[in-house]
Amino acid sequence: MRRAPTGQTRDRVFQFVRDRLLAGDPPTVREVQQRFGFRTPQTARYHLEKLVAEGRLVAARGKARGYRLLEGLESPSPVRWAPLLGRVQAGSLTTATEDLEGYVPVQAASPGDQLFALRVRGESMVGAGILPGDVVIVRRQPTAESGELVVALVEDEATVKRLRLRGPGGRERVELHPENPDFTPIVPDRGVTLLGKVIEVRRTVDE
Amino acid sequence: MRRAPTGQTRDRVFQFVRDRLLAGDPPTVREVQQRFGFRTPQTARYHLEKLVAEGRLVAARGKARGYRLLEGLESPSPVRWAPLLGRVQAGSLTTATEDLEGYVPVQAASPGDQLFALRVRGESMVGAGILPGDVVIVRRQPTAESGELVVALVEDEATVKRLRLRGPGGRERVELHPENPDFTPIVPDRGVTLLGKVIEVRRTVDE
DNA sequence: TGATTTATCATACAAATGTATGAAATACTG
DNA sequence: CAGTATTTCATACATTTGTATGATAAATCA
Repeated sequence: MRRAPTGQTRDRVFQFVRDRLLAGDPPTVREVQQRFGFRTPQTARYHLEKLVAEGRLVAARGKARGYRLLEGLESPSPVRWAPLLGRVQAGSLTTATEDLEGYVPVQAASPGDQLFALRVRGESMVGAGILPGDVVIVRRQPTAESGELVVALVEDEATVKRLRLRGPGGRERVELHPENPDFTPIVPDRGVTLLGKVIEVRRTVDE
Repeated sequence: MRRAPTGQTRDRVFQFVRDRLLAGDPPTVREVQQRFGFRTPQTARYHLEKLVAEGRLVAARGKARGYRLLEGLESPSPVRWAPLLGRVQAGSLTTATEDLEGYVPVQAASPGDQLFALRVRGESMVGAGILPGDVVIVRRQPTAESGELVVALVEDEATVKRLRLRGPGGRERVELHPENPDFTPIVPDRGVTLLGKVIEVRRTVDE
């Protein structure tokens, strides 16, 4: 009956469970047992219940693979996955014919938010620190405030611009401003189809 | 014994399972059953097995909560979590006295990579599209190529700069270049402590 | 050192969960 | 419309998995 120094095994159990949970693969009591070479599931359970008592884990009683991280410091807020679209055209977001490049992990979005990600093309927003090839995370919403970064449908194609509402109360005219002196603002005739608001910008630095 | 039109329920089952898996909470057969109001677990299982046969899911036979997305487009590559450090000073990365702001989800990193994230201060890199307050994801490595974006310890504090190796074979001199005409390159006397290479830049757009 | 806490073990049992069989009802197809 | 494939049902059963009880050995502490 060999014993590890007090409290030492507990930390390792926690790290194992945390890593499994972050990987989306909650472990069973017996998987913890096997990982640490315990002869009985009860020993694994002993540590798991201690971790619950310490407030480092929460347990769904009686459920298989029921241990979870509690929200807060140790555990990251739940991750959402936004579909990354290579290009967005009219109808793309409603029909299933999306040009899907993959999924992007997004943090700290409200549960109800509908998200997608879009790869930026062109240099019209370099002044705002948005370069060609960057990925913008977008929250779908039909309206936005003047001055916000938005994604709108122009000429049946989605573009990133800064929204400007002109006239008294912003009712008179809608303008989409690039942030690059080489480009000119877009002033659509009719109303613009606003797809959403940019909430994050990402750039992968090439190898 | 009401029946939905052919194939329609299957898609909804898939979406339900996918969402649960993306949230890190794999469902049981009976949870699928209850979600769709089936009278027997077998009906849920019927759809799940069909999805496996179609190659949209994979199943770990006999295991509780054993259905998974298969790797590739539909399922995101496993997420890694990098600690976000508000500031990095000498010793920060080795000791436990990190100024931890939280964790950020990172995708598609090699399993062995050691990652951290750093909040950028100052305007020295605006020319590279890196603004104050941006977060850079850094892969720890002791060396880098000339021209790469790196994080280095200068004056006991971490900064983001572009690395330039001067002289024949880059052996003669190390320079850290800002990308902003208002700043001047840093030419350290002794060798520089390189913390790692910037692999991603992120910016949260304020509400 | 003796008492106490902590960690581990052996052995079960109960509940959750996956799986199988066969049939019936509905949608689809030619 | 008749035949076929698909979907749903009822009823089990087997396995996995969580949980309980009591005992024992090692570490810790007064």
